[in-house]
Amino acid sequence: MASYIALGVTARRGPTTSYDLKRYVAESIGYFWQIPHAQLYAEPQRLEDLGLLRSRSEDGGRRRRFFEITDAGREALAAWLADPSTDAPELRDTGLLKLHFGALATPGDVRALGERQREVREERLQRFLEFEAEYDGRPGQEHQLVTLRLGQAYERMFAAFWQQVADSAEDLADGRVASIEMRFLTDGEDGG
Amino acid sequence: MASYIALGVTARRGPTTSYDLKRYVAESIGYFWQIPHAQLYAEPQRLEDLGLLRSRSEDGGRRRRFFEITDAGREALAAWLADPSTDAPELRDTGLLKLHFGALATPGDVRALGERQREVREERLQRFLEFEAEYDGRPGQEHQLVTLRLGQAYERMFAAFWQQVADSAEDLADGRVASIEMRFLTDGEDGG
DNA sequence: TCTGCACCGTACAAGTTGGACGGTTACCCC
DNA sequence: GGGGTAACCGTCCAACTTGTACGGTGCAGA
Repeated sequence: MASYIALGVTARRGPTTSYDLKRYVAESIGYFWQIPHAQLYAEPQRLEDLGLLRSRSEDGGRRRRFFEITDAGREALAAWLADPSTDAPELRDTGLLKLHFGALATPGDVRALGERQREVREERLQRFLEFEAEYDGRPGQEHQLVTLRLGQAYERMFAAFWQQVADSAEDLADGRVASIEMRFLTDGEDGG
Repeated sequence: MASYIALGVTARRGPTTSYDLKRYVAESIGYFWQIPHAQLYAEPQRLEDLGLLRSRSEDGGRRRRFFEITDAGREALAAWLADPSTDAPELRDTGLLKLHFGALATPGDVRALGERQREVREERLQRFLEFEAEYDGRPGQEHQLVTLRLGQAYERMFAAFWQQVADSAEDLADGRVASIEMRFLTDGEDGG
């Protein structure tokens, strides 16, 4: 997957170093697809060997190595984008893990967990709102913006969920699950 | 993290084999925390060395190895559950990655992506609704149920989001992002 | 001039992964 | 009761991934 990130970013930005990729990932893609930076040095090399990228290095100074996409690279990228199927989406959330085992914890633990997680989610939401404020509105960024909006809705939903958990920690411990109204449930048409 | 899963599951189920852990993870925890099965064989061993689990093996037949939690294990688990802080939650969603690069794709690609992803999310939602139907209502499972309800809301939100994406693929390509109403936004009090 | 920090890349030990394998028991159909 | 197959149970290990440590460059400010 790191390969398509390298292809996609070079396709949009032109000449790009691995370091650029690393920063780009850190402030955008990283929110829904993490990559260790070592991969962002190894992958472009591999892609160059496959003829999907080409590179040129600076002679002096920092000897930076810029990668550009080739026509073959554009084709590979387009083919990938044209395929709507994907690997199963994954989640890794230690908070949910702790909640899952909530019956082994005290209600106080669960309340504290809910409150802390709500804070975390609200901080993330705040960051995402700032990202939107920084959005420069240049054409061609609409898809990123939509993704960002999803992120905002996402964090809002989790924040509301965790608030509910904190509020109902005692009820849960007493077996009253029905009292959780699940206000955070989405707005859309009900049923699947 | 695999260690706390091993501790938590043995604490709740009593004697448990690694194979049991594997199945338990596959049908519940795995939805928000994946573990390769090899870890579920290696970790309990490590925990036994630390004195947090103890094991006994069958003499004959399948020579299954059952793990049980020790008092020290319970303490370690309780300490973990009492700590509301967690690592940053992570997401891995190839669909969002493709959407992020939507400007490099055709509107038709984006529409197909949206439709396919909506299907995927709706299948998952369906599965989660079935899980709830199978829920046996024994006391002590309230926290699992709440987690499951979050999962349902989660899938519903994504399904609605992807539907919107499919519906507005053309608009996005023409730079009209405002037309996306984001109906999927959550219901709660507005603002952070 | 010096100091610190952001920039840029590489190397590699340690850990993780998943797939292949090998055996056991239960069940079903003949 | 014989044969086949599928689920059960565990181990092994080669290939890959990961993070961290390191080493250097250029720029800006004290």
